[in-house]
Formats: sequence, structure tokens, C-alpha cells
Amino acid sequence: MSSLPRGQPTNGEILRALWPTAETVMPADVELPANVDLPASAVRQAIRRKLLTWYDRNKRDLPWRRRVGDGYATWVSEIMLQQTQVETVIPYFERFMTRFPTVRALARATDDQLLAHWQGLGYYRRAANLHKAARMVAGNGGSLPDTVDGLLKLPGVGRYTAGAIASIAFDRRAAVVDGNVMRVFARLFEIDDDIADARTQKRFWVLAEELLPRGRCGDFNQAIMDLGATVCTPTGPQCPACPLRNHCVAYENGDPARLPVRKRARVVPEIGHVVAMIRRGDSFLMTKRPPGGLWSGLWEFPNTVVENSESPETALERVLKQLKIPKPKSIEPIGRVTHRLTHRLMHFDLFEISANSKQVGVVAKWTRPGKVGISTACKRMLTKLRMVNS
DNA sequence: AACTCGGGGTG
DNA sequence: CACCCAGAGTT
Repeated sequence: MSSLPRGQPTNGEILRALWPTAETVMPADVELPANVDLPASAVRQAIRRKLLTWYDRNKRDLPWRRRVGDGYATWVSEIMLQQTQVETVIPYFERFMTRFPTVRALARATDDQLLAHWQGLGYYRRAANLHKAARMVAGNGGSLPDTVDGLLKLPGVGRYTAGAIASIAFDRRAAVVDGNVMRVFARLFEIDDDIADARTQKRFWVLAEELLPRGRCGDFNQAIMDLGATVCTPTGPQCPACPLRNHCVAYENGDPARLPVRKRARVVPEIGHVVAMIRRGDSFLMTKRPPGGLWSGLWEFPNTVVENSESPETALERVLKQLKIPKPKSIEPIGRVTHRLTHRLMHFDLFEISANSKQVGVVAKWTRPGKVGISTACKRMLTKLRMVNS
């Protein structure tokens, strides 16, 4: 418990339920949870002012922030930023905007062209949805919807992204709740309920709507997210540098880093694969992943899951049979690549196969991996092959 | 409400 | 290693 000198009361002292005032607009589907505490009007005002002042002095210089009012750029950046950190996104965003400078350019692109620019970024369904949405927008005159409701109709745009685009690009009065906002609010108001719970999420949205200023909503939203990314970080928050420390209940109570609270992740299944790497010059025999699932639309080396009941050899025979290469000239084990995803641990046992090109059927295509989109796992398989061959 | 869907950064 | 990240869509 800190005894911090301060000129203003904290939320802990002032908290009381204030229900919708004339200055706020509540979404129709939000009902007030019985236990939600809203800060008093004066505290809300102080939080807005301090956050915006802090943002004016400390905001990060990000490529998409240099395109003020550009809905397309904001849209692309927000899709890329879903579950992906800013530093990872920056180079992808630059390349993407150079290659697809307008909605129409994106709408004209092929799946493979698009995925070649998305490869390595993950969550490839985002690219498919963005592509589909770009065609919707292009077919509708080429201008992006500028309201939350309009944006929500686009595939891949949910409540967060619609609020972000509407407020940042179009200066609409819309709130956002993302991982940063939840962390900042959980600490600011000392909310220790599971943040995955629907009621808790509803509570975050209520707070976000309530705290929204009349103007500069886009800056306000970005301010909370910048604060969460640079000061109110998951571990080791820099509370002395925080403009909201005098209002932060968790700081007052001494342990903001324990928040937010989330349920423990479950154990991930472990899955084995065998992979056939068949090279001819710079090209490899590759197959395209089916739409919808993991690595959707990316290219990969022919492979199969090794079932529990079978040996790797049997599984590899299955792959070669599908490729119409039942008896290759040679099969050379190269080694193993292990790839961890959020919900899966994958092993790939690699085999370099030599075969006459006449043996090759039409199941797979000769492709240069640099030309089409491949997963990071496949990229690591290539690295492994080069290591073995050098 | 629980799953799926990537990959990288962090302590 | 475990946890987290400018979440959305499906079941």
C-alpha cells in the first residue's frame, strides 16, 4: 500500500455508480452489470485530459499514423495488428502498401500475390477476409464505410477493428477494447475477474464508452493502446512514468502487475509429420494448402500426419504414393523441425527425395518457394535442408 | 463458452 | 519454458 501524495481523489475513494449521462451514448446491447463501478465525472475528465496530454508528447511514430484520414491504410494496419505486435507489423505494412496502394489494387490481386506479402505474419484468414472485403468495397465505388455499423459488415472486421477505423480514420465517436485496453482498465479500476468472461468484457466496453471524450476519440483510443504497449506493460509496468498513476486503484494497492487475470491455457496436442522435399534446381515439388484451415492458401512441401498407429516409413510411403513416386531413386533423412503454435506443437521429420521428373504426377507443382507464400515452418525446413547440404 | 487460427517477443 | 499480443469467426 503506497501513501502517495496527490491532489485528486482516486477512483478507489470516489468510485460510485453513475449511469448513463447525457454526454455518453451506450450501445444498445450493453446492459449494466450490477457490480460495475464507474468513475465520477470529474475523474473521467481528468483521465481523458492526462491521457491525451501524455499522448501528444509520447505517441509513437508509426507508418500508418503518417496517413491521417486514410481509411484504407488504417484498415490494413488494424487487420495486420490483430494479435500481432507493432514491431512485427511495420515492415509488412510498408511492403503491402507499396505493392497494393489502393483498395482497387488489392481487389485486383490474386490470392497467391496477396499471400506472398502476408507470409510469415500468421493468421492467414485475415488476408483472405481482407481480400474479400476489398472486393466488396471496390465493387461499391471504392470507398470504405466510415461508420462502425458499415465497417462491421466487412469480413474480418469485428467490434474492435470497426471502432478503431471509425475513430482513427473518420473521427467517429467509437470506443475500442483490445488487449491493451483490458490491461489498462483492469489495473486502473482493479478488475480481477477473468477477462475472457463475457460479463467482464461487457464491463470493459462499458468503461471504454464511458471514458471516451467528446472529440479526439481516435487519439484517445490510440493513447490507451500506446500506454498499454509502452508503460502499462504486461510485466514490469513503468508506473512512475504513467500519467494515470494517481487514479490507478491497482497501483494504489501496490500490485498492478498481477492484473489482468485470465484463465490458464490448456495443454496443446503434439502432432508428428513426415515431409518429402523434392528439389529440381531452384524449384521444389509443392502443394497448396486447402482453404479454411491452418496455413490456408499457402504452399508447402508434400507431407502427412504420422498417425499413432503407424511408423514414419509407412506415412512417407503414403505421401510418395500420392505424388505417383512409389519408388524414388533415393530417400535421405535430413532431420527434424519442431514448430510451436499457440494451440499445437508440430514435429516435421524431413526426407530429401530423388526422383525422375517423369515420375511426377499432377498432384503437386514445381514451384520456387520464394515466389509463393509459405509458412514459417516451411521456411525453417528450407533452412534445415541448406544446412545439411552445405 | 470454447475452439481455431501464427508467429514472435519477453522474463 | 509460459505468457502475451491494436481479435474474428465458427461451433
